[in-house]
Amino acid sequence: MNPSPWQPLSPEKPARPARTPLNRERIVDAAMRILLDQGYEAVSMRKVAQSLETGPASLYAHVANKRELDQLLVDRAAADIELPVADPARWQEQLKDMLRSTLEVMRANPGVARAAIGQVPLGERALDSTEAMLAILKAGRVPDQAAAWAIDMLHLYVTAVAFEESVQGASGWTVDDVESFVAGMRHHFASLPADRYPFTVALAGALTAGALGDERFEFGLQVMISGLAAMVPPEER
Amino acid sequence: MNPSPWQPLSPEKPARPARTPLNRERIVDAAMRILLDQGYEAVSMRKVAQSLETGPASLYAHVANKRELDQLLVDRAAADIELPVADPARWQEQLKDMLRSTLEVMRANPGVARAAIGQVPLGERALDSTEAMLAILKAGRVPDQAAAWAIDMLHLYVTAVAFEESVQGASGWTVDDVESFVAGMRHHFASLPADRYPFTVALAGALTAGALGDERFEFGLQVMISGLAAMVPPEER
DNA sequence: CTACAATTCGAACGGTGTTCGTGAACGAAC
DNA sequence: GTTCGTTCACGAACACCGTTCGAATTGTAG
Repeated sequence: MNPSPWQPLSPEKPARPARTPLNRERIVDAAMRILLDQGYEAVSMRKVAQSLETGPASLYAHVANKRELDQLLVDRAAADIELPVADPARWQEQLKDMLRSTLEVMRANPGVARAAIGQVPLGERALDSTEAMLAILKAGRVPDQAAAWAIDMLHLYVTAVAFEESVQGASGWTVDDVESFVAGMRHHFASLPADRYPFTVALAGALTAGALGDERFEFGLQVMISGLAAMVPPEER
Repeated sequence: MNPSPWQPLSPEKPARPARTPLNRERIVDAAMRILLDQGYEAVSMRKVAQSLETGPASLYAHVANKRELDQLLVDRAAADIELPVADPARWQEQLKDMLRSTLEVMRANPGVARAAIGQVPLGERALDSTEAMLAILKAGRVPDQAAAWAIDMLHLYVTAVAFEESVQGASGWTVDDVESFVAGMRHHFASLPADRYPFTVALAGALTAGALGDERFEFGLQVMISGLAAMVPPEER
């Protein structure tokens, strides 16, 4: 019945029961390692447990469910976002910098975007980021309600961009892979029937431009922040 | 061995082998019905097959995989988006209308957002929508590259908003449920340590406002489109 | 040393997407 | 009219998934 009956010699290490106690941190560590190595799809309760040399049931004493683990991963990554000290004279550039940093973090931890999308980030680190953004927006005299909704909008945008990137180049795409994918898409647009899709055909090049670098993202930042700046009461700027 | 051995009488209908031929359309129909009735989570190859009185393997002759089925669902829904005829004088309002219509469609088909997020929509119907948006943007004299990237940005935003809504009220949330959820979140923000999170605490109300109606979405539209309008060369407006 | 609460974790439940190989159905060729 | 070849339906299985239950094991307070 007993699967590991007895080990009469060398009693120092009876196989495995050295029992390094499990805790949230070790679990998130292990999950993060899998996320970085193998992408988000690979982060399952089973794989995390396995990499800690235990069974999936053991995790549930420390983490409510997979969703909570996802949130913990997001918050761990959010710790790396650079938080400037609000400066009224540079608020627009500071906001852009924060969002660039957020995208960088999500790119560096591929899969975090997939865990973050569609969830209001409520972890400690994520709240630090929200607080810093609010400070910058208020330094720029953006009205309260506009600032609050702007946070939501900007967060949604960055996450969606990162998510899109992480879906397309699921894992291990080279620059050449991306280029040939984009070339294929451009060709697809360009060879549509021009009578039904005149603009799409004419703009096939523009529609597929900037898939690699940051131009597209920068464009979004520029549009949103200039739109936001237009909401600052005129007498305050 | 044979589970349905023989039916000696009434040879007209031997149980089921009447063999209404399977095809893409019938599969998408069935999937759409499940999506509307039971939400996106319920759309599995097995359930779709079951509702067609067959096994999951049968679907793979007509649909490459679940991802492709998701795309087909998205395109089916995209057919309902209202497409205006571009009018230079009203381009901003027309663009907003299209995006409102898109959000409406995604709300009416809860779960479509989950299938659409992170995928460039390439179906026939989705392309009609892209073409119409391009027409409106060009009617508004938005430069080519800006128009192309704007499409991407706006699509990302609408989908992300719809996705967020579909995740939070997973299914069957009443207005009261949403309100108490929002109240809880507002309380959470408001009771954070005010020395570390001064802005978050002060703006707790604003941060949680507009979760129910369209104000938040309208805000995003307003910001993005006014930011976009700023990119029209001054001499052309 | 005992009792109790917390933690660990094997086993199982009920799902998932996808593949394989059998076999039936059907149009074309002889 | 019979055979052939191709297409398509589909039962069974594979390898997973998140989560729960209950028994065993531990650390700690009394």
